[in-house]
Amino acid sequence: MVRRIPRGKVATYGQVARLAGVANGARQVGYALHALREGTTVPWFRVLNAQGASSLRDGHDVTQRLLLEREGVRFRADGRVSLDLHGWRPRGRATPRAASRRASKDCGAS
DNA sequence: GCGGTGACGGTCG
DNA sequence: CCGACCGCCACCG
Repeated sequence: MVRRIPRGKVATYGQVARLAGVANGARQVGYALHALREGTTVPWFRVLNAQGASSLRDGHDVTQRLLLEREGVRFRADGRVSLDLHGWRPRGRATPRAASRRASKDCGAS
């Protein structure tokens, strides 16, 4: 599921769990991502908690922020991401503006 | 097998 | 809008 998150978008642990068919599996998603090896191709950094913040510690949250900013995700002054703005919507439910923005980014920007 | 723990989250105050 | 409180469930000692 995490691999399906488009560049420039973020999903929450709970969202990934539900999309994977697990109703209350947010913590398990975190556990699974925690078990990833260093050279993984899974875009783990696109997963944030429900508050739009990184759940990592010991400075690893900075790495996550860097990777996200690298693909255009903007962090607010409080260090959190607006899910309204960057949250991934598999069903494409969004404002016209968000839709056009997504179209341009998903289409190969980098 | 048991209890503590966590890259979480919905509810309440 | 925050913090505190549970509920959740796979791991681990």
